[in-house]
Amino acid sequence: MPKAKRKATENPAPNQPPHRFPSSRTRPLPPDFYDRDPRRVARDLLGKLLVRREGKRLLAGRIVEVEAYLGHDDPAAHAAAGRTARNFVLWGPPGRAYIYFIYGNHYCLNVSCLPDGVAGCVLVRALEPVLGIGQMTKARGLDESTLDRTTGLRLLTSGPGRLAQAMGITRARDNGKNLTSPKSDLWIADDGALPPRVKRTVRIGITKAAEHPLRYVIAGNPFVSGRKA
DNA sequence: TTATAGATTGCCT
DNA sequence: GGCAATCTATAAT
Repeated sequence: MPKAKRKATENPAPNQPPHRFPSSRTRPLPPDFYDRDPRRVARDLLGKLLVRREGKRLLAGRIVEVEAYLGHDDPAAHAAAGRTARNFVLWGPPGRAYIYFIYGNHYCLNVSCLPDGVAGCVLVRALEPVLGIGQMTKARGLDESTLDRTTGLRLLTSGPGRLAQAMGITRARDNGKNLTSPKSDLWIADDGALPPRVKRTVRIGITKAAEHPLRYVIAGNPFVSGRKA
């Protein structure tokens, strides 16, 4: 029984519900998914769901913007400085959360790539909120009445610091966490959504190696970070 | 021990 | 569009 085929260039509409409603049984992507070049992982993470279990509640957002960071030959990557107490997760097994604290205020979520012993990761830069918008609003310290429109919802998870705060992600809680384990309270899942149309650009907010086009976004998605979506 | 830059955000003009 | 906030990791003294 062949599945109906649809164009891969089609984008999910903003606020589209998950193809299969996420639940605590929505399976995490396996380690093999992350055991590849970060550029390939980055592209393939677009359209997947980042899921957080908060007690009985579930938070979820669709990944709409990511950046790849390579190893020692990428000056913009934290791995370029060599292994330290801060970045050791980058050299660990694939599919682990690397959380760092930046500018005195913000946590950022990365996922380690490539096999144990080889550095590389993908930075998750923006989500489209899917589940738990009320909880995300509270975590961000915002008022629901100001989030009626898409422009307001962007304040929840459009930007690496924002999405970490909305999903309750901190270094103490999540650094080194195995995102591929069914027991984890933080993971990434494929809910069966159609592969999105992907646009590649230069990375944002960095000064070193800024010319490399290693940022991947879902074309036209309004939840991509930045002043101009 | 001190200095400084940083994979950001939000408020100001 | 400009810039302060806020703190950690790492470099420089």
